[in-house]
Amino acid sequence: MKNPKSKGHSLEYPAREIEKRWQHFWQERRTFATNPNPKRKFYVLVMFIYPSGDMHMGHARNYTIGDCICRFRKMLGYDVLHPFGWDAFGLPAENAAIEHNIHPSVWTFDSIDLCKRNLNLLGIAYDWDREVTTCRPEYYKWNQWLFLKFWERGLVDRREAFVNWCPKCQTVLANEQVIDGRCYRSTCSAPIEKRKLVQWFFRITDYAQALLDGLNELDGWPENVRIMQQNWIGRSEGIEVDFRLEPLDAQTPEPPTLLPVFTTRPDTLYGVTFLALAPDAPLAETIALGTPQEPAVREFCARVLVKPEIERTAAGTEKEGVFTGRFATNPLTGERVPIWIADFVLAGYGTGMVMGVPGHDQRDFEFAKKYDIPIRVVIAPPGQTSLAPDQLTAAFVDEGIMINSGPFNGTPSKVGIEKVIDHLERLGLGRRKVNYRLKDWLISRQRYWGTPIPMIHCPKCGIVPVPYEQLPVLLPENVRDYKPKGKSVLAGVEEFITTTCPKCQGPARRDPDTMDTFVDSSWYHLRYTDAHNDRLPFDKAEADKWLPIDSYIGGIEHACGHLIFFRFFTRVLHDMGMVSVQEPCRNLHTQGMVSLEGRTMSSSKRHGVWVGPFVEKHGADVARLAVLFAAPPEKPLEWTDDLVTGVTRFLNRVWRLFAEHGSVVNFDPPDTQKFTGADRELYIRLNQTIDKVRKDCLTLQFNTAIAAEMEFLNSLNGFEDKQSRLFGFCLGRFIYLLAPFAPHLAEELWHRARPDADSLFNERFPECDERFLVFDRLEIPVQVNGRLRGRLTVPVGTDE
RNA sequence: GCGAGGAUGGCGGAACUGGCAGACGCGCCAGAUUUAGGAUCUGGUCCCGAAAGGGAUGGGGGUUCAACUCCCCCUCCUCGCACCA
Repeated sequence: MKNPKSKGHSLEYPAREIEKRWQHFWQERRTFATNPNPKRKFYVLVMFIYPSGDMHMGHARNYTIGDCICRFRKMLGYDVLHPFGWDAFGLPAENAAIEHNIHPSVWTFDSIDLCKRNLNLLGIAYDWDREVTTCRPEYYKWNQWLFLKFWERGLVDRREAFVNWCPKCQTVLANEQVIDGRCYRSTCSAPIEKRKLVQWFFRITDYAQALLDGLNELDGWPENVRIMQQNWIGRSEGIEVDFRLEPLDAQTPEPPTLLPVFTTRPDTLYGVTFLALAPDAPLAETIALGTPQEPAVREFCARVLVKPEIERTAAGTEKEGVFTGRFATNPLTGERVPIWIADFVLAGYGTGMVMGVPGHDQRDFEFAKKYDIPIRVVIAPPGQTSLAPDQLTAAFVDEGIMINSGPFNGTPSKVGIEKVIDHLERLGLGRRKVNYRLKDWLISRQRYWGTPIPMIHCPKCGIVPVPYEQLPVLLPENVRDYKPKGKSVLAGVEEFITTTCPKCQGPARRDPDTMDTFVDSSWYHLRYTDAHNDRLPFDKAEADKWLPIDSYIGGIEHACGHLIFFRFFTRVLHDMGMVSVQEPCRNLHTQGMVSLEGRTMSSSKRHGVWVGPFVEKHGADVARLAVLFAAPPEKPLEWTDDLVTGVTRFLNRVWRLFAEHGSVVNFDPPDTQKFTGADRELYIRLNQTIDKVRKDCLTLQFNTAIAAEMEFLNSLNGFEDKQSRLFGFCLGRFIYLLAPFAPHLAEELWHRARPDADSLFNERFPECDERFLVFDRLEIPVQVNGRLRGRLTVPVGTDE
């Protein structure tokens, strides 16, 4: 034993010394280099990191889980791809840079260095040859390339729309980045405002149905993530019914204007007593022109639209509206109904206008009560023939029988829905419609630190894409003032903005916006398969070797953001013929947050237990075991020092056991013929442990795998004949069992037993000896009437 | 409101297709060793009971020889969506 620090009787395991040695060894031998021609591939991916500060135990947990899978699979004989990279563009890095008053790139690369040191301290086995860094032109060039391809396929839109505006970050945000009406960035959280701006969008809604259908294939994903995505996409079926706008002035007839209205309840069409328009719908600006209500409507819209979105749209807020002075005709009944503007109507869903059925919709009911709009009952509860409108305290929203509905009277409402749709379609008064809640993905940002959008605005030719051969459009580095001012930062950088039109060669201007950072992360899983390609984002053959991802680990907070976006990208790339899979990832594992004193660890908030100091003090294997042993990976985890105590003792006990008995370690299967009773028992326990660890590692239940190893260690310590061949064999096997979790210690023990051997991770994980997996006698409890009456010891295999 | 998941010792958590509830670890108690320890080792540790025995997996019912596990009702907690017509 080399210099065991002995304080009193204890041997303290010299973690840092051992860890450095084997980290160098793996690096020199390229132990974890990817096999470029995998026979049995396994792609394990952890979500890459925003390098915006130090790395805490939450990160350590994520990357340790991935590393554990990588090492285990490698020992099962798989060719593993386990890459890592840096999600280096985006608001967080930029804001942090502004705060520290240095260039975002300096700050970002400093952070990358720091994070990389931490990952190496932990001994995470990445293939650094495939590292990607999204803020490098070699990477973001392909963002631009893909943007242009999307443009060619009609998947890019530029349009004016009410968009989410973060007043603090001074930029627009995607819907997925607005959480509870606030900016998604934890250090910002400013209330989001609506602004009407011209922006770039990816038409992800074109893929709404495909993304929904694809969820059915993802049986390796947690159910809750699939349901969250399903709700986010939010498919609903119904009909668009054309109401007719009544001319303002009967004397001067105008061409009839149709007001399409989406509903899932056409069975209640006879109960419509008003129409309601969203205050931010385009029609709201013109509908009241020339009516006596015009000033009131203008005042109402102005007042409502300045309110923050959360306030205006939160369920439960009192509904408000204003009559427009106009009327429309119900196409089914010919009835005349007033048109209102109402704050509860969403401009962005359906047609921005809804039919009001106070009798059978709770929102409409509340609105009608407030403004004295008539309530009409057209669905009777099952078994009843009527319902008095003035008796109602709430809308009747359940299924029932249609009444007061002309020819449809007596029809069950469920049947009525189909009948009314058919009827309206036949008469050309409406058409079946499927609506989605998913919105197009707003990808333009008015910030500096991102991929420039490769588009040029020419006064003559309009919008012209940058030709492929001119890519990348480089992000200018000599920017002095990249602080946000409410318009695009790059708009103020003349030498960047000024260019010539690729079509007419006349003077033109570049688009000043940059891309959402989630564009970068939507295809990085493909770039890893061919990280140095300078002709294409990746080669199809290379991508097909590795995709789909076999095991993807990351936080659940990405359920309705990144995890939809990267599915979308993969599908588009599939449709472009660039990759064979339609779904990027077979198995998803969401990792629980790590908290400290009740608050989630966070780099930006400087709250956490930091990897660097922790590893220096306790060692990497302790850090790894602590996060793996504390709880199953998907569960949230509260960090405490007690967590560290247990696993430290475990490793020390392992260390001492080998220090005393390392000389008997061997790898030759024992002669089972010569077993004593105690031998047999120990050998069975070994095989049970191997079996348990194998199974648990396949299902990522690392906490119970480690518990099983602790149990086995207890058995070893309690075994009498520590000089025996069998005991030595168990020690040998124990080294293998330890390998995925405490790789440094395992490698050290391996080389002490086999000084000239190659890495332990080129060895095969042990298989259990099926003949010795169960004890041959089994104690069976016998219960009669719930009382334990006796125990029966029977040989295994005895039937009932 | 809708949707999903959960509730097991002082704590984190185990328990296969129903089969000895509380593995493993922390903490705690006792003992050993040590000049000493916050090191290490041994034993103990769900509750009531001296014991025999009995009671315990949020609460109440049910199915079963047998229920943390399956069925029904209730309470509470966490997460997601939140006026989507």
